[in-house]
Amino acid sequence: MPLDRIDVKILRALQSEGRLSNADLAERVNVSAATCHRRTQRLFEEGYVSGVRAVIAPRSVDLGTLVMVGVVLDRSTPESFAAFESAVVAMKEILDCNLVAGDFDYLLKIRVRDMADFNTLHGQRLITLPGVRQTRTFFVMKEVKDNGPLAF
Amino acid sequence: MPLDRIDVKILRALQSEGRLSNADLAERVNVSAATCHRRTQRLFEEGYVSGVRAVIAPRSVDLGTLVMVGVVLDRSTPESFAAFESAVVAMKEILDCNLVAGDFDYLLKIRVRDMADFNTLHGQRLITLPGVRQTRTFFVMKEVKDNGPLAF
DNA sequence: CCAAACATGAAAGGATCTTTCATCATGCCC
DNA sequence: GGGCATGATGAAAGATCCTTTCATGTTTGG
Repeated sequence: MPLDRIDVKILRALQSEGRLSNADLAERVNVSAATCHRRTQRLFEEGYVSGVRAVIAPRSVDLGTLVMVGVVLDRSTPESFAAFESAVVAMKEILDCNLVAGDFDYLLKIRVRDMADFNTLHGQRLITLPGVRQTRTFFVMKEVKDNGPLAF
Repeated sequence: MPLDRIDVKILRALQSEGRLSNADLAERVNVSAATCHRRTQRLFEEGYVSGVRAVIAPRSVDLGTLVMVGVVLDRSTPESFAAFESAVVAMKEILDCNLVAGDFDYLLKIRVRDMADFNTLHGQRLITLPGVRQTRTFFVMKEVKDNGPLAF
């Protein structure tokens, strides 16, 4: 059930190159293709790997502007949080949404085409989300690191 | 040079299932395997897809605690920012780092095992980063959405 | 010490990849 | 319009890869 040294090597390899062929992966990890295949299959089935995703260059699909938004809700009731969260899940522009402890209730990470797009989004759909009292916007001027790999 | 309907379908498919075989992908997109292969290769070579990554369940590798941190620097000089940024890039626990406009200079997204781990990290390595004047920590209590797919 | 349970690598048939090639569509210049 | 160049397409085929089977080796627990 726990991860041994080979499992960890497979996970690390697939985290950086998710489309590695089983043959290449086996060679990198120094096991036979059959063993590598079984190991990898297990890692997927048991949920160590929740998926494999192509990373698409945001600018190439007209989503070059990144914005972080802190949100404070009106009331701190379970219903209020639930309503806000399900509305957030339905908004495709919101990439991350986390309930946090601190000055905000939620922190959002949003991708849009440009500032004009964000302005529309903010005015027409963000501040009208259920229970939103106030928002604070942080425009991202430079992406130093975006979605870095897990180090384990 | 621009993306046509088929390219977009390929990108969307690979974003949700990065390990799709070329044969399956071709079927989904309704082109021959040869064409699909060439299209996909082009999308990688021309940078529309910057990589493919396995998404590893954070808890399974003992990184179940997510923390957001706002950082304010001492001075706002280019040297100060550069020094901070290169130190950040070297820290594997920091998944995201963005230079923002607003109450903070930077917003960080950090993954660690638990709060005790974060406390050590914060006290010994975060506040000692070059030029850091103050930090504000937001512990994540619930991950509503994490690294959602780009919608295009 | 033995037996059961499990993990491993070689092997092989079946599926897939990747290139080649002939064909067809498109745009462009005369 | 005619002719030509450019580029995209699908079929085909050899090379590669996947995935299962099986015999062997290794660990576990009694």
